[in-house]
Amino acid sequence: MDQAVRSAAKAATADCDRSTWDAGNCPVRDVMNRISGKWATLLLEALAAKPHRFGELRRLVPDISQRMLTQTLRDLQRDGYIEREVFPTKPPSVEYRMAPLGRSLFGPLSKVLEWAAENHDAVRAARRSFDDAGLA
Amino acid sequence: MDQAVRSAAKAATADCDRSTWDAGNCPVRDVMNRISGKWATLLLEALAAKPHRFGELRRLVPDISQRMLTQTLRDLQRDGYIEREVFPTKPPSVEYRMAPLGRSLFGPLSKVLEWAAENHDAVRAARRSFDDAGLA
DNA sequence: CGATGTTAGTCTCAAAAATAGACCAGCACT
DNA sequence: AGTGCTGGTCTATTTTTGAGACTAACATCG
Repeated sequence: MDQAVRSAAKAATADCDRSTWDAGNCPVRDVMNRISGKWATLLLEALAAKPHRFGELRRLVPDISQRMLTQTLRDLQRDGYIEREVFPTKPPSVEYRMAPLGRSLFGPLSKVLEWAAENHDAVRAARRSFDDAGLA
Repeated sequence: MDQAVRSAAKAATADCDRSTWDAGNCPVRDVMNRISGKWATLLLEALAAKPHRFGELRRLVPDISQRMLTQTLRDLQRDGYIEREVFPTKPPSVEYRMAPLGRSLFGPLSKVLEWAAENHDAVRAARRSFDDAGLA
């Protein structure tokens, strides 16, 4: 287990040498900086289940502002994770759906999401014990 | 409690239950909001390879500010992902290392990092074609 | 007919967060 | 005595996020 993690770590960092870590040059940063926003994973999770319209997404994630929803969707579309289609209905509606690249990303990403759900209690316990230990 | 975690875990893979999508209540958000910062994954990646001292981490990630390095490390420590040990040497040095919880998280997380490295070109291509298509 | 609601946004301005850079204390070397 | 190293903290400035008003065409309700 430790072995697997170690080799994975090595693989992930293989073409990202520390001494030459350049912000514009590092794939990990370039990709992570987009999906690591506050809202991106939430929207990918919603769209992984099924396509949704703008208003549906807004209702699904109640505390996102329209501004951030628009912007995050556009960023995800720009990087090829999702697709946007406009239907010329009476009040024009827009549907967002997962693109192949997004679905491919969501494979590994969903594993992290599962980990989060499974280990939430452990994290909260660690947090509590850290806070109780005085150095809050 | 156990029930909450189980239903949340189910939600992570399938459709996330709306009623659990309250900011304070959703495990996915609670965990993701911490590891999805701009620096957290970078530091976890560095510490997954081997323990590092404060100054080493700063040199490893040249464009992080001291303030954000301090704060991100403290957040990571608070949530139980990393451990901090002070050595009372002449100029006191501090070593940061992966905690068991962090190593456990890094298993799935490293898969995403690998994905990022492998698909960086596809993302950049999508980005370029989006920008060229006018609506930059 | 006119008031209101729905669609997917954009625009503006205030609040929150990230950053740069100065500063601190203790010790070692010159 | 001056310089540099350690791991930070404090403050001021810039960047990001958020709350809320506004658009514009059509649909529904009274």
